[in-house]
Amino acid sequence: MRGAPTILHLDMDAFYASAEQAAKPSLRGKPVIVGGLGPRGVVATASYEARVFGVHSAMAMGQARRLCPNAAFLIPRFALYRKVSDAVMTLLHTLSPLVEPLSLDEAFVDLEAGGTEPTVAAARAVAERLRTDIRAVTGLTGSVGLAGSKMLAKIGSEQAKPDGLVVIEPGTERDLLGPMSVRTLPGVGPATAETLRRAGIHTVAETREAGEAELVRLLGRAHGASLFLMAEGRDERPVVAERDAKSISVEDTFDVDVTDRTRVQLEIARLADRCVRRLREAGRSGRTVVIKVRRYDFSTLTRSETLRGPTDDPAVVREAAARLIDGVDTTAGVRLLGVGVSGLADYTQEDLFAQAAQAAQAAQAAQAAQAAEAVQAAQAAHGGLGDAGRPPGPERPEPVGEGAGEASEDAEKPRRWLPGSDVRHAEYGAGWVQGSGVGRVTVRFEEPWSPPGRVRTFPVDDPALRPADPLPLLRPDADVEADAEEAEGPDPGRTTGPAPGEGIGPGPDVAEGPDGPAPGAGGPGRAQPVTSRP
DNA sequence: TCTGGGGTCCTAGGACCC
DNA sequence: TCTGGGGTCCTAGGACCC
Repeated sequence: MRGAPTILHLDMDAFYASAEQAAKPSLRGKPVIVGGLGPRGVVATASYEARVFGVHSAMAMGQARRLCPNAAFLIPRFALYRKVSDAVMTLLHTLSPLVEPLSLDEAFVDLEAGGTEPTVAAARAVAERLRTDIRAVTGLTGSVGLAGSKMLAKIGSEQAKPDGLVVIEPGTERDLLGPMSVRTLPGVGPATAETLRRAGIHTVAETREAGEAELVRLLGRAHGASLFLMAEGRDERPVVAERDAKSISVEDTFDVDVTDRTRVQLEIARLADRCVRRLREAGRSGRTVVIKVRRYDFSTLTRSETLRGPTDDPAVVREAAARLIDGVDTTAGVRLLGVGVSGLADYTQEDLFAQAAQAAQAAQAAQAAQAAEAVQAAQAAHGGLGDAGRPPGPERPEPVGEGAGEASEDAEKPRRWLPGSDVRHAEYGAGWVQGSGVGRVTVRFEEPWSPPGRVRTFPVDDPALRPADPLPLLRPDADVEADAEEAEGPDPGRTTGPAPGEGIGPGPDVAEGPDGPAPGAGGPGRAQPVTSRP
């Protein structure tokens, strides 16, 4: 515990939903729900307008639709959120070298390590300026808690929501915590809360009155001891700058339970490949391969195998995963499969390492150009990532891309126009998919800095319509605007007017197409596979 | 329309070694 | 001879967090 509130916790307000509202002017002030849109999707984030209806994170999407049928339902656009997050984290790093990100939208900052004077006034001034800067740089709001410990800083930011700042002054912690629910304390979830409830413990005050010995008896050594400390307001956990990941995993929930054994094996192989791709992108390798199986009844099991040494070879991981799934009975049907790798080692691939060293030497050598060419030729001969180390054999079935697909890829594959995804039309410019179905796709043409735009409907295979990358939330500065315009090219057909009165909400406009109601945002939604492939 | 996806940490039992 | 303990690794499951 510190004598001054120099630990800062930042939590962006309804982050994904707010980013979507910033990007889509027609959705501002309206209920927006971001999450999986398939039959088994859940809510990732609901805007404050949607929370009024009782919608919250982790709720089944079906229930959210029942509670708030007129909301805009959008798939997450992580590329955008990551960009915004990077900008926010950059701001935090100007305050202190000690920044601990917890997720894309949350972080602790140790202000004292950044040289902020350890007083309430100084900390408060830093936090207020941070909130202003975040708004200026991202267009979004964040809430901040300041306290002498991580736990209380986080409780503070929760109390500050939305768009606020709360300082918990050292010395006031115990009184503040006493009457609060035990669920407020970090590490107390539904199971722990139930255990405590059966022991007659509901509040933080009752938790500390129970005493450490009793908590350890109820919850076990580590959990009981740490809970007792937290209940007393004692939390000495330091802010630690980002650590290396300890595991990497991927998983898919299927729209319909999978019973076919061959399909199960195929999906496991695909997941293994995806997992290795992520592993390699992170420049790591791993020694323990884990598979995860969630059955039709939601019971979940894992099987793992530890290899003799770390690997990033897709064939090795695929084969280990295949052996593991061999031992699992899936005849009754599985709803989810996953593959992960843990026991991660820092491990740059040998050949890449060697190539880098070669290239560096070559640059110094007299015949630099010639040598570099040779290295490049060698690289080309080695081929792409996914194929390294794979034994010769039949072509691997090409894993289908995830999500809405990147703009750069696949002109051939049938496009899936998922609600919320970015598009560009040759004539009408930038927009986003509002809904699709019965061979048509409905697009709203607007930009983050434009007034609410209007809706148009196209055939799903209209060649003038292409997937696009997310636009920044704020209009680029004047000095870069020239470049942006040049890159965009002329934009002849785009209407600049707001089309007053025209479709503020997504609901009514979706029915505009000649084919009648086009399901999608606000509608019942048609089978749009999100996590599984037919 | 019941319940996503990516993580972290802890516990507990058995194997194995000293 | 008394069963001896302790440490580490591996596996499986579970709670929790965002």
